[in-house]
Amino acid sequence: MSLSYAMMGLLTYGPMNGYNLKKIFDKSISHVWAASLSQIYRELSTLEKKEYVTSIIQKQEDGPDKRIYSITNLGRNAFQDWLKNFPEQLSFYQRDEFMLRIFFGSRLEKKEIIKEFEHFISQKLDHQKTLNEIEKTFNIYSSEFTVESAEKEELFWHFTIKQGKMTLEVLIKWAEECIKQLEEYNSSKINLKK
Amino acid sequence: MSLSYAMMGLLTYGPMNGYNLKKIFDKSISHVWAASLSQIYRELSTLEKKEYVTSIIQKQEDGPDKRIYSITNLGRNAFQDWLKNFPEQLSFYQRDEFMLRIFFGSRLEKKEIIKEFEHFISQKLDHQKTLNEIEKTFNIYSSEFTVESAEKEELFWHFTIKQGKMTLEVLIKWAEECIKQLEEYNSSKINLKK
DNA sequence: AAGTTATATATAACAAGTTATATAGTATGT
DNA sequence: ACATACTATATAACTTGTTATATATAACTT
Repeated sequence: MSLSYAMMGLLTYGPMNGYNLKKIFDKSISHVWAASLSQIYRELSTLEKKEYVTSIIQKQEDGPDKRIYSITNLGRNAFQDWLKNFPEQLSFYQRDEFMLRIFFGSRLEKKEIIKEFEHFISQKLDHQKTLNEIEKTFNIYSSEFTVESAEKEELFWHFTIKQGKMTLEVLIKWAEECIKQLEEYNSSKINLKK
Repeated sequence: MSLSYAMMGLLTYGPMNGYNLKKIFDKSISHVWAASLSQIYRELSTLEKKEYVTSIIQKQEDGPDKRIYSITNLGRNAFQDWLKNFPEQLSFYQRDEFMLRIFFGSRLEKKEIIKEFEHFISQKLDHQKTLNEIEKTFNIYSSEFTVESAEKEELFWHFTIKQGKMTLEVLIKWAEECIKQLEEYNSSKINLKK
C-alpha cells in the first residue's frame, strides 16, 4: 500500500522510469520508506492496470528503450486521498534484527556483545553521514522540480531528516550506556568472587 | 529468518504451543520483533520439517487439542550460531508510514498536519505505557522460566526496553519541535503579507 | 585488452507478512 | 435468554519484500 503512494508521490514531481524512481527513492525517502528495484517495476505495472499511471516508450540509440511513467489525475486523487487519511493507530510493533539479538544477548560472552555494541555505534555514525548526504541533495531537487512552494516542501523533507538524526543520536547514546552497564556488571561480579 | 530465531529463542525457555508463543511474543519482544499468529503457525511447521523443533499433541477435554513444540538440539545449535553471527551491515532503510506521509506533508493544510503531529504524540504516549507493561511482566517471566542467570537475562531485556523508551522520548520531542516550527512558519508568512 | 562498475531494462522464484475464514467452548454483559 | 467478547486452535488466500537471474551498452580501471 504505502509503497505505491510513495511512488505516486514522487511521480507528482514529474514523469520518470523505474530505474530513475529507484534513484530518487535512495536519495530522498529511503530513510523513511525503502524500495527495491524489482518492487518498483512490479508496482508500476499494477499502478498502470489501475490507471493511476500511464507510460510511454522512449526509444534510445544507446542502450534499451525507456518506459516513462506519468501520474494520471486518477492517481493524483488517490494519492491525495491517502495523504489526507492518516491511520488512527500507529504501529507499536517493530522488526529490528539487532535489537532481537540483544534481547538474547545473555547467551553470549560479555566481550563479544560489547564488540557488537561498538560495531552498532560505528554503523549508526555511517548512517548519520548517509543522512547528511541526502540532506544536501534536497537543495538540488527542490530547484530542479516544479513545486508550488519549494520552501514549504523542504520544510517537511527536513522534518524527516531531523527525525532520523535525532533517532540516530539517541541510539548511539543508548549503545554507549549499554556498554557502560555491561562493564559495571562485569566488575561487580568480579567483586563478588573476591 | 529472524522470526524463526526469535521463536527458537523463546522456545529455549520451555515447550510451548503456537497460541502461547504468540502471547509471549506480545509480552516480551513485540517492540523488537513482532509476529502474527498465522506466521507463527506456518513457521512452526517449517521448523519441524527442518527438525529444529518437535511436537507432541496434548489432548484436552475442554476445547481443541494442543500441539506443544519443543526445541531440539539441532535447533539450539542453529539458534546459537545465528546469535553469534551478527550481520556486518545494519540496515539504514526504514519503512514508516507516518514519516512517509510527513515527507509529503506540504500537500496538506497546516492545521491538518499539526493535528496529525498531535495524534502522533498521543500514540507515542500510549506506546510508552505499553512498554512499561512489558517491563513489569519481565519480573514474572524471569522467575517462571528456567534460566541459568535470571539477573543477566533481565539485563538484556532491559536494554531493549531502554532503547524503546529513549526512542519514544526523542520522537515526542521531535514532533513537538515540528509543531513549533510549523506555527512559526505560519506566522512568518503572515508577517510577510503585512 | 580484459575486467569491473554503472546505466537501463526487467522477470522469476522464493520468503515473509497481513487479512480473512473456520471451529468451538467459556465467560461476561444486558 | 441471547449476544458479544475472549480463549484456544489453526488454515487459506493474498500482498509485500528479497534474492537471483537475464540482457545489453557505456564508461572507467588495472
